[in-house]
Amino acid sequence: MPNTSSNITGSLEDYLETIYRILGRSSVARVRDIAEEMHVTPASVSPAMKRLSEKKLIRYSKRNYIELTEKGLFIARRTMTRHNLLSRFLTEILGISREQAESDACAMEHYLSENAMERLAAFFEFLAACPELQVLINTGFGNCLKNETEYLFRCSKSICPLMVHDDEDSMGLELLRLIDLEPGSSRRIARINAAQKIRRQLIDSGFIQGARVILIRPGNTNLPFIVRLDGYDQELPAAMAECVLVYPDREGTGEDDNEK
Amino acid sequence: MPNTSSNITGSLEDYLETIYRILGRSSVARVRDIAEEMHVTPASVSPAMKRLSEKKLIRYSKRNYIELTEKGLFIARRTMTRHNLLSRFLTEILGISREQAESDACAMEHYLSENAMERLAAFFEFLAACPELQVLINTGFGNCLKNETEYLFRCSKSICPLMVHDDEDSMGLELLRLIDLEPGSSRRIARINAAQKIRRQLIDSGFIQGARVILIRPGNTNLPFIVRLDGYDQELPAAMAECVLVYPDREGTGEDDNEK
DNA sequence: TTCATTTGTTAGATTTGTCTAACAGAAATA
DNA sequence: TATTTCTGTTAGACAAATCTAACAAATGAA
Repeated sequence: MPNTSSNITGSLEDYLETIYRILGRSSVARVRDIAEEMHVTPASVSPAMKRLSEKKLIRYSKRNYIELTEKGLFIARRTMTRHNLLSRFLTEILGISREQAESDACAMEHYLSENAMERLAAFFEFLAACPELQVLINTGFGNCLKNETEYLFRCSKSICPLMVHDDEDSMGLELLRLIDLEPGSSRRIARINAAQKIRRQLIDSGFIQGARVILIRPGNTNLPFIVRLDGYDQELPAAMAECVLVYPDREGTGEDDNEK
Repeated sequence: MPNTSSNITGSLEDYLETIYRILGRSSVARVRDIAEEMHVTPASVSPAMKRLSEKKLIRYSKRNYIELTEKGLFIARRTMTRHNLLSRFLTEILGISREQAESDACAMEHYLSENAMERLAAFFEFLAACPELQVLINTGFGNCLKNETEYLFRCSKSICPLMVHDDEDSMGLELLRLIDLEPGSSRRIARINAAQKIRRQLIDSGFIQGARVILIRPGNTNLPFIVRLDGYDQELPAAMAECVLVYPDREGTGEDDNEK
């Protein structure tokens, strides 16, 4: 399990981060506090402190208060920053709930590389400095996420990906339905036009924007469609298959290698 | 360590994903292939196959070919999709290298919640449908990332966060330098205006857009500044402190709780 | 001072996941 | 057929993390 650097495990990084957080609000960090904050027993904290101590990341003599060393402080801060960046991305850009974002960020924070971290930080700076981008993301994409029936914003060809659209127009003029293709045709997915349940099933199965699909065998209400994706043939009931919208051009717009 | 669902470990998810990938390109998956692809020894694969088998995620009789069950196939596909979404975000939006993105995505893929996954997918659909957003991200933000000296795009107040700007104008009119504040002032960070090395140090230390900082003690070339962030007082050499740009308004633009 | 409570440590078990080394079965080759 | 090579399994070791239960130290109260 690759960690971002300085070969320390995710768990130990969590301990450091927790100590940092505690020391940021109260003057001392005790085993008890750490155990509580991390939802583990004190019996788990003791050996962790020993491991951290061996690695010179904390100063700790038995039954005494816990202090971060320079190195420990650095790692703790960096981890915390990664956490904040991820959490903000999940809430502010993707619009997921605070709790969910915290939980996701907690688990992912140990694996974001220095490069990715720096660029994510740059993204927020850019976003903060660019009102146009803010409008597109908050008002445009954001309104989609809120699932508001009426949504105000619409840039030239943009339509809300989280809502089902029945009108021709909202198919973005040039989009086709996967099920209307000739058998054997290979196209790239533009969008999933389905309510949440079906949408999730399709996405879980790999039907995301940009992925290449081939219609292997058409179907109907009784006979499932067969669609190839990532080299795999999948059966799709008509109700699902008809929600997949693809680009009309035979060749995708990129140079991907999804084909098999 | 929270996993996204169906209590299976990240490691086992990786095995499933690998099996899926192998079966997508060749007709059989053998212990050897899996070991090679995952950079582990065959001796590690055997017990993993046993565990997967017990959980009914693969069909496997000793010394025989390996097949995914329905349930295993589902998890494998979902993991693969999460991987692809994360990898695309890292490369296409943040512009980090393919290899780095693969490695980051590999580690994070096990922890992206269903919600986040769906919304990330929606984000790509929205992006694909909205030319304005594409321009802002690819040409605007993207050009910054390429570190091109001349960069073409500039939306009203936006300036490249990854380049150092000396002119007054590029400070975005209303931005102040942290070091020019009165001692005791509390502001939010707008941007780090520094070349990569210092920029990274500051970001690692938590100086990201939106974070609240308090200038505790001013400094000079010989005396480091002291800045409070997350309840911690940090010493910052003048060379670093002067790169931190903050918003001028005393109250931040949000309702955060970074204060202490 | 003595005793109860809080706090922290240790011992021992368990799970997961990895490795090396030895071995076993199958396939390929001589 | 006999032997070598490839492939897969098992045994045994180890490390990281967690737990429960038992114990030890410190603190506070009576």
